[in-house]
Amino acid sequence: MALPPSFYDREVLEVARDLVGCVVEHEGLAGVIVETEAYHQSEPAAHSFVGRTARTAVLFGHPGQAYIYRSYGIHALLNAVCQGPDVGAAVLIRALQPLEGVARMHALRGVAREVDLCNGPGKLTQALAIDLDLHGTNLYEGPILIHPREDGWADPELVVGPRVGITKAADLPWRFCAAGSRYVSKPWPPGLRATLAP
DNA sequence: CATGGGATTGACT
DNA sequence: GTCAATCCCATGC
Repeated sequence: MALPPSFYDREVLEVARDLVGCVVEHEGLAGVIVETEAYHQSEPAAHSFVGRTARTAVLFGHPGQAYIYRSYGIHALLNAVCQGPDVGAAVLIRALQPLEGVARMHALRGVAREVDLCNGPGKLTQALAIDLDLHGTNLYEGPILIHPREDGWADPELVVGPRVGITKAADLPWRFCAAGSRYVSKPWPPGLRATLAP
């Protein structure tokens, strides 16, 4: 069973933490979430900061919907809408550990190494064949589904840090990674990473 | 209606 | 480390 809408109807930082270890699935392609970032209308890095517009309407919509947008004109990025309706908050899925359909992910991505399949927000959407036409669909009825944590991910150790690739509110520690995972999009500094490796 | 910037990636130096 | 590619849409004239 997929996570219910109530899972997403909570404070966005909680949802971002709790999504690490959960499983994203689309068309038989699946991976374990190892990295997330939280976004909220109260801070300028969030798309919802500008308020409700045609572009951001989904962010202010029902919790558990997929907010998918194109970044730099090229990449599709997948977010899970939280807290609402009427609160513009979402969790960006930034990296997955490939789980099912790995051979097809390689075909979709065209890269050799397994760690390169889903270690970035634009990469994982390509690996799972997620495109903009799924914007506004929900994550509990599909086509994209997010499942609860499975065995081995019951209570993952998390590393918290600043978000990646943004210019505004770059200091907020709203990025959550599975400690020691080789599948995160950007490694932590060597010293810190060493203390957190499994 | 024209313009500019962005939550990125991959190729190249 | 640097840089271009390329689309959506908010903003401003």
